[in-house]
Amino acid sequence: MSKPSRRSRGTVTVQDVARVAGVSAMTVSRVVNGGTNVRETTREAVLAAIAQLNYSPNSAARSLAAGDATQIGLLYSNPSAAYLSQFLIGALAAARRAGCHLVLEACESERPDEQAEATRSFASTSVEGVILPPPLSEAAPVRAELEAAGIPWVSVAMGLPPARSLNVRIDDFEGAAAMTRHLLDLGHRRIGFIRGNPNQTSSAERYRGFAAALEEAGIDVKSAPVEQGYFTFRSGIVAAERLLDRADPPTAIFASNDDMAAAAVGVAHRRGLHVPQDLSVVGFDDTSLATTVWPELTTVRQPISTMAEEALALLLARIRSHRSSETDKLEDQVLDHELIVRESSAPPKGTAPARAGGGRRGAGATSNPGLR
Amino acid sequence: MSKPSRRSRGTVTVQDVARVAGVSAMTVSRVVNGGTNVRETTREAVLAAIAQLNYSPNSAARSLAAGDATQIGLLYSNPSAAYLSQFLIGALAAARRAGCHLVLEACESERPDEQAEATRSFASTSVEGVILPPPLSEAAPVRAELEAAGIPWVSVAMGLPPARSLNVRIDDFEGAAAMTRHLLDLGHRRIGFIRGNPNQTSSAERYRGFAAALEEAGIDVKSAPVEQGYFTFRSGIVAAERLLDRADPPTAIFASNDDMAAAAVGVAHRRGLHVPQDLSVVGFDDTSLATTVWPELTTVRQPISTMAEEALALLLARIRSHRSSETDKLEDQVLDHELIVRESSAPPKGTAPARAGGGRRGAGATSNPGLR
DNA sequence: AACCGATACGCAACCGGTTTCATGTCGATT
DNA sequence: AATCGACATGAAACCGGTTGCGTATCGGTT
Repeated sequence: MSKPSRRSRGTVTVQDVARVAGVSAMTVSRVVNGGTNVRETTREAVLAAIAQLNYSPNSAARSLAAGDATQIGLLYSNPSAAYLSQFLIGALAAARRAGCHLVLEACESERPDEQAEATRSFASTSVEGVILPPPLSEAAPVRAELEAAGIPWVSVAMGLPPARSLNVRIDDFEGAAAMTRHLLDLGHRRIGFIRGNPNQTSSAERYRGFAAALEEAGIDVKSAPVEQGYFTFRSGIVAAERLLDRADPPTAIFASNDDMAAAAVGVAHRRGLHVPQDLSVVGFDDTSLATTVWPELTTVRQPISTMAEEALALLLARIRSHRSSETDKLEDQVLDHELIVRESSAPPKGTAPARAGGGRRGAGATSNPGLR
Repeated sequence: MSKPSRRSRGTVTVQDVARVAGVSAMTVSRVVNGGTNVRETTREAVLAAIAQLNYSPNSAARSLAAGDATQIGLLYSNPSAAYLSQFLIGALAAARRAGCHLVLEACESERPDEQAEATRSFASTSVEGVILPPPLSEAAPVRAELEAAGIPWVSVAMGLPPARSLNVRIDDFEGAAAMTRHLLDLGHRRIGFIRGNPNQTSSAERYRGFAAALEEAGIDVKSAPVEQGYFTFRSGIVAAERLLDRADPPTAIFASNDDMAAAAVGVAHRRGLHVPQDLSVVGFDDTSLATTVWPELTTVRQPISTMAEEALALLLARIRSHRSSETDKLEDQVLDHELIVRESSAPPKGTAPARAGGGRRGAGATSNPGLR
């Protein structure tokens, strides 16, 4: 109490807790962490002391001592802003729990050399692993650069991940199939489809799911109106225009993501079509855009935040196991998706003029699929 | 080289650099930081060693030793997703530079007790300061709770901050005035205005700016069509409908943010009005939504990322000065805004059938305002 | 030439936990 | 009853950088 010099910065330390609990700092540490090999009575004493002193461990000291101080890189491009914020929130929460720093790096460009450049900047920052949300998860230059630098990475939301890689995703095929069945159940037979950007495998998977469900219902896939989109709102406008310009326009449009679905709604409105009475429009991802527009979009939910958390956990496990030279099991984690039915989908117009329950018998066999 | 035990985790340390440079660790530290009192030749030697070894300081050790390990809280509500992601990116970058952790906490509710609860959870997490992006920057329960806990905070994007508080914002009044002048310059005389949520002072400031510019041009503010909005897309739809339902509808709509402007564009389209030929629509904030919709929105740019960085810096300065019990100067930082003219604004229909330059002489005096 | 303050730089302790390893205890085995 | 291993716990070194303070060096005075 005489000359606290620079110690006693006001924070309570393990030492304080140890003193109060009548044990050593070591034991406190054991209780706070795993908690193995500590007698129950001792544990309680320590816990009581912790509560009494309102102790919370200093994360800097912890990472320093444990050698955990990991920097995780997050290379982001410009996916829909809604997607990114969701993703960041999840990643940040997980990073804090794991006690590691998140290092962001933007990579808006699509030019291979610039992508490589952005990636290289990570190698020099002593980043120990990188998270790749879409669409960068499939950017070849990025992956090549990471491979060369020997930095592990985890890709998020790929449609069809290559073997021997870390992945977190949903089942795009099943998600798209479930959505298609939903539209079929409502009675739709001419369903227009807007594909996603071909530079992402999820686009192909979603289309495959759509096609499979159609086939399942005995509809010739070749007859289905399909237009190419690129996941952007703008591309959705063009695709939707083309779809509705057809001689025999669809009664429902299934866009490969919410941005394009929102665009389709806009196009429909501009043409005087009411959604969902005159045209059903459904999306994919359930970003905040889906509930922003009017009417709210029926869509397939992707647990974006959770996926980010999962991705970080996977990557961290990989890094730690690599350190202790364990055999790292390469994982491909598939999370549950969910069909979210909102206001933008309804039975097609001709089906049943009756107010309620119209069109229910459209496709009896495949009722309520994909919902758990 | 015999028994590295747990040392030599592969990272290069100050010691390594010191050895190579032929100095002590102390000197290396001095060079890396401020760099005071180091001879030029020595500094170069150290720098060379750093480059050669590709040394990068361990941030955990640094914060531990310097006692800087600061946890900064970020309490977010659901502003437009586009806003949040921009904000997070800026905050994260600044946090990393400053070597402090960002602790996120969601607070979606508008109920005072739940807001207070969310805030309290920070007090127990030993968060040393809190960043409050809108709309929480003005939430009374949050501020009261923070005040009670003695935790400093900085509010972002308030319209009219109270005295004695930390703030980062733009000049909403001037921004709105500049935008209004832009519309006046184009020749518009009946400009509809959609107000923002009254629970944020920026709403009032933006309206004031609008009114001032109108008055400046000799237009009676009372005659201007004004509708109440709440910053949400949904509220923008309602307000725009009302505006266009008027007997004497406006030739331009100035919405208090981009979300509502996007909604207004949608409404216009649904009514068969072309933007900007039949109706100009402009927004505020320049979130990514502004460039997502078609046509792209003329808007007032708010440097969101920079504001987040600035907010963190301000807060950190406050905390550090508080520690060393300096007199903390309370700051209210006003950043530059910028008028961004895109495709959604044009001269009103009747103005000039001529192809180019139509309506330019509408309001000669106030040409090109707000642009620097 | 002796003196002096300023400037350059190093030594050792320290930040707050964690790992390593040694020690003490106790019930179960032979 | 002596032995042994699993369990519980503590002492000391350590993680990598920084602060406090002491020493050496240098240029300029008188």
